[in-house]
Amino acid sequence: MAEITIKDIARRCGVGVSTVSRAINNHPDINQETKKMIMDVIQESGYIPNNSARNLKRVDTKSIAVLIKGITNPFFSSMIKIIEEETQKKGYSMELRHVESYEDEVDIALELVKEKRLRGIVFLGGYFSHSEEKLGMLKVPFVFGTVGAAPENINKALYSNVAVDDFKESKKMTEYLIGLGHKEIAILTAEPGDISIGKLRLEGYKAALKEHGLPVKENLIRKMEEGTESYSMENGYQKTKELIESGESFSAIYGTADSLAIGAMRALLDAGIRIPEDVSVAGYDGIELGDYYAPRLTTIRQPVDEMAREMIKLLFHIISGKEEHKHLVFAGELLTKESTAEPGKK
Amino acid sequence: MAEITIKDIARRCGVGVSTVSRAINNHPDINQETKKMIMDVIQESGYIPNNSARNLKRVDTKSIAVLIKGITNPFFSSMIKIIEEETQKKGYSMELRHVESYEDEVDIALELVKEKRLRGIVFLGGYFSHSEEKLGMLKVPFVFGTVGAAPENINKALYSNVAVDDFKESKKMTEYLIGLGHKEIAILTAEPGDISIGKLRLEGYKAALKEHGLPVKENLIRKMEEGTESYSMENGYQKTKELIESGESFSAIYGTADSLAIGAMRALLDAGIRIPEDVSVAGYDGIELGDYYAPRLTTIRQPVDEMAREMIKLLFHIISGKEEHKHLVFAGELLTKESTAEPGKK
DNA sequence: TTGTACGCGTTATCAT
DNA sequence: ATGATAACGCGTACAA
Repeated sequence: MAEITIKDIARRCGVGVSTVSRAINNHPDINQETKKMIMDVIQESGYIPNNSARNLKRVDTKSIAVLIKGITNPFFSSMIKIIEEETQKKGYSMELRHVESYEDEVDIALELVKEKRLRGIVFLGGYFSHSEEKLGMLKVPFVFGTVGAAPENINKALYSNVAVDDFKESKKMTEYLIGLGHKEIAILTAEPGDISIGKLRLEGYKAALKEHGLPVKENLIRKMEEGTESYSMENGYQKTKELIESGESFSAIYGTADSLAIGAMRALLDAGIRIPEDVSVAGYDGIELGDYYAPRLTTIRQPVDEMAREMIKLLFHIISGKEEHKHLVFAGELLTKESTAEPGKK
Repeated sequence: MAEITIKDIARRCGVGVSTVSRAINNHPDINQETKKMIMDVIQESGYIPNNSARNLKRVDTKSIAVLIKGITNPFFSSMIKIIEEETQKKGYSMELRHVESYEDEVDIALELVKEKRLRGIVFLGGYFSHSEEKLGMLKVPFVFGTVGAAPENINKALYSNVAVDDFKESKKMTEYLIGLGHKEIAILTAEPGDISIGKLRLEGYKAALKEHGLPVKENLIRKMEEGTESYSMENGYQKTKELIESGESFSAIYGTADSLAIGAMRALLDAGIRIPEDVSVAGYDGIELGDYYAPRLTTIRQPVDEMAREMIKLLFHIISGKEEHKHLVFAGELLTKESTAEPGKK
């Protein structure tokens, strides 16, 4: 049961441990023949270097970590792919770590930096309600992605972020619906306590209504229950059902996430309400599924590829000291599909 | 920039390092007051123990790892939740690790065991085409989940697995469609080289046809392209489109994954084909989305909760030496929804 | 109850 | 090009 170590390999090869180490790590100062011999022995013995020991000793780990919160978020995977490509181009390695919703991503980042000697961090998702103090403890550069807007209480010189302007895009979507002629637009939004993208998207909606002289009816604003996973199809379904049963009049529903909008569509169909003839439905995010649903979902697409590319570029610039932290805002794209139409066709 | 270590804490507290260590690890032999004092200093100084060093020293890590292949697979998350609960009940900790599709889960397991001194491993997903040799190098017990059937070439005493019988369930679904009166049933299945669940589900389909005296038409068997992500909506869409354009006659499509079936439905709808009036569609897996799509998807649900519970129970039994490896088979559940009906209503 | 000292497996440094 | 050896940060046996 005794684990096989570098010493065992050295002994079996009749060389010193440092030579074995050099063979493993592609060190230049080593005879190609001895290297091959050592690698052969390693192969056949099934030796695997102990990563803990390596990390303990290593000083020059050219690596970064990507922390992802919210496995459900479907557009992270394409972002990751891009980040990984760019990271490898720089000769760095990338550690991917998923963060459960109950975990604190900054705590995990702190641990990871110690453990793996990282040079930088990318945060994807998460709700950005961290104390400046904790963030300050993170001694490596970090970049936030897909965070609606930077909270005012944190020193902007401490970090970078890349995002679409959730307020503006949400307003854009609402204005599109208004432009179609809708006057009673229901919205499905995050739980009451939300201070992140949920709030911003809701504010954008309200601003659009006000600017066009439409009343903001509290009864049309449906917030998710506290403690549930906000942006789920189930929530969208449930809240839409409640809305329908309330008897409140509306000609459009705007789900502040595509998943909510899909739940809403199912609820409408269950009630025998046609989309978009009776009620229009719009989402936000631009997930793949929206294009497969029947009807195809009108939504706001975030330019995830570009965003990912900028994030990683920014991170490496900061690591190399070329640049200060930045706060980039990208424009979303309104995708008009089959789920929205002019009202009053009924 | 110098990282703060346990020695610094010891110095600042005026105690020895072992006392600090005892404080951190809830060791019994320590004065509660000194412990509190130390913890306070740790808090304020922001000290974080170096995990690499800890793993290097520790012998008695009561922990297991869960390796997940295929982030896209939506029912893993509920399995993980259950596994985590049970693991904590046993006083163990659980390490969750996602495995990219190009990574080898056994290699990663090998590394992880060395690095973290794990006591057991759960493999979720993955395609189980590993060499017995490599598997033999894994010195801790492991359990495979959701693997259709164990390959014959591997010694069954080496591992456990928990699965539904993909062959049988797939046959069940096909027979259901036949029972409705369908005689020309198209199937969307994995890439040609698949030797895992894809193959089993295809075999189940063929067996059902043969038993009922129906011909197996190669033209109705649509395999995914090599090198793409097999079970994607996009693939389902594309292959169904090709099927329609081929002019081949069929009254039902059976997607061997719900995602494929959803892609198929979109393609049918795009072609102006009604579901289920013109063509019935069935899936496999029982993902949440199937119940939100319009029409709701007929599918085979895997009893993931029970399976997860059994997997972890099994693993701990084997760890404690109470039991030998086992190979459990669970029954799937046929969920008949709105996407299937008798043919010929057109 | 507490402190000292050793060693975990590896890499970096220095000598050869 | 290679080998001996000192760290890396921590847990723990043992001494106090």
